[in-house]
Amino acid sequence: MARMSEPDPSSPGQSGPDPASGLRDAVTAAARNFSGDQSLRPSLESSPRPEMGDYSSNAAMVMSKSLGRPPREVAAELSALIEADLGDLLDRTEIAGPGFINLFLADEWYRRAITSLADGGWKVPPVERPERILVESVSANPTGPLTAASGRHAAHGDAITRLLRATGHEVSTEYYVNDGGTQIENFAASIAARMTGAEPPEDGYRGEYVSGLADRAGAEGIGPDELELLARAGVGWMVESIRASLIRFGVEMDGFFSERSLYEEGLVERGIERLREAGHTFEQDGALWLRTSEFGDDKDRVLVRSGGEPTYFGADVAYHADKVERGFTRLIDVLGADHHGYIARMAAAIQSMERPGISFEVQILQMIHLIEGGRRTKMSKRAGDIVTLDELLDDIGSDAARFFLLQRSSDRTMDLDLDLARSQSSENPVYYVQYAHARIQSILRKAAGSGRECGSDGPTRVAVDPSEKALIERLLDYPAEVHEAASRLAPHRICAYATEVAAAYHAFYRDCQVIGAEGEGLEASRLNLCRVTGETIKRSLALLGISAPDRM
RNA sequence: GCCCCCGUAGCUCAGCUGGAUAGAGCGCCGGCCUUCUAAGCCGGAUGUCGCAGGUUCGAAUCCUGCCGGGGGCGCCA
Repeated sequence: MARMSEPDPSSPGQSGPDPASGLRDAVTAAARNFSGDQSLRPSLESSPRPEMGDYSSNAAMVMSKSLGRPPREVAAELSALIEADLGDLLDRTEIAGPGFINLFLADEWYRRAITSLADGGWKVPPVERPERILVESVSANPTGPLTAASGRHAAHGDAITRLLRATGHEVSTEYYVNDGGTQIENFAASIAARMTGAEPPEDGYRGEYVSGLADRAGAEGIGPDELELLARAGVGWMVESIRASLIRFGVEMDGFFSERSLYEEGLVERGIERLREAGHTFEQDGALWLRTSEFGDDKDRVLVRSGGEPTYFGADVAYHADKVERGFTRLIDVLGADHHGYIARMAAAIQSMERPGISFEVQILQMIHLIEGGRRTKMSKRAGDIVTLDELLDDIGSDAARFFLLQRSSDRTMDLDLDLARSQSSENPVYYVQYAHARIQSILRKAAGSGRECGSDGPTRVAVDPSEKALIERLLDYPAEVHEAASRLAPHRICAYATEVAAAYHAFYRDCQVIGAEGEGLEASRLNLCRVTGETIKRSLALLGISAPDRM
């Protein structure tokens, strides 16, 4: 069951008491006063079943041990305090099970909740200490188009960025372009081979796009023997096309950071020199090593090869040092599962920079398997046997792709059945959520067309329907859900939340007539509820980079 | 050998900083459009939460050990 908003000093409603925080405050205050423990944070959640009331708290159970009293006995006294505090907003309380306090709220509480939501009660309060965060994601080699797997990285990196921004952080996003090293030489050689009608080298790139690059190189007058030029131009074209794919997917990177530029601007040298000065390096066998084992890595790592050339790791250390130089205090790298062995050494490298207050975390995204024709598609960029992000978007569209790629926990490998994604596109869960939004907009259009009041709602005497209660409870969860998803870097929670809101709305739609609802102020109140629901769905989807169509 | 992720309904997966009778989607069976969008709703069937111990008033959730699946352990990137 979703949690209600935590009390937050920065979110007092302008227009009277906010029912949600009022409820939580009442329970928390009662628990703290009764136990004398000011750090107590009792739970307050929507009850799993109607007979268990509207909200439930474990307050009595968490303090019974320290008080040395049976939980149900404590619960009885606690509920008296809560009842006194909430007055008419509370119908009654019940003690249930091992000592839960079940709260049965008055209709008035729900009516006020709608008003509060409409007045901005949905707003997500900013975190107490906003951070300057750099999210690095995708960073796929610029030797080929983005794959569907890269799509998971792009969607995830983008969604956590939106979540962190929504909770008040300052976030920049970057794509690290590995435009140096032997892979680029192979890439250039592959283009050159295609220009002369030859097969690419053994460890070269064989995708069709390489022939396209060869044609383009020819058209621009680059010769097959000008490998350096081919490398630069080829990478440039690939980055251009990668950026286009990302934008098509709704992902706009704040920057593309070139590995090569690290060398050209002397940053690699500088970064490594700094580590050397800090005394965390040593020379052995002609190579320069970083003592990452002093900071938790299982062995030391080479920064500069015996031939004098920095390793990939050396350059990446310099890149991360540069991130710190630019003032970011929290670095988040979104990496593939195959890079998990890399975490310890980079974490160690950052510690060896001796810059306190810098946090570094790696989000490992597990692999994604594309299933086609009942078997896994190969995902080798070199062989060119890949499903590209563009092809995925052609198949199922950006919204569905986003939802599919985000709805699973990131630390889980996922099977994405392309045949299924295509054939069931109209059964896709994202349409379920979007449809609720479209339905709402349809009602609001109709209401506006007949000049009905959608805004201010007069108090009504009509009983609040159970489906309205359930919907309101979900809507009140929004700020807490966003904070939870952001702090755990878990956008899949928002997928689940959006689905819950949509389900609650569909049930409300079934049970409650909106336009023409009889009873004083009832229609206006329900129109208000529709409006707030639509906005909540739209905001939730926006956090995932998914659109909320007005018509379907 | 060491490290990381996973094991929950027929399938794909939520839930896992401990709470009441473990959930969703898809699939399956049966119902609902003369009123606001049926891309919807309602009802039904299906579970040793991998196994075994432990901690706790209470374990899918925390600890330990196994079993099974996947990934990683370069002076590659």
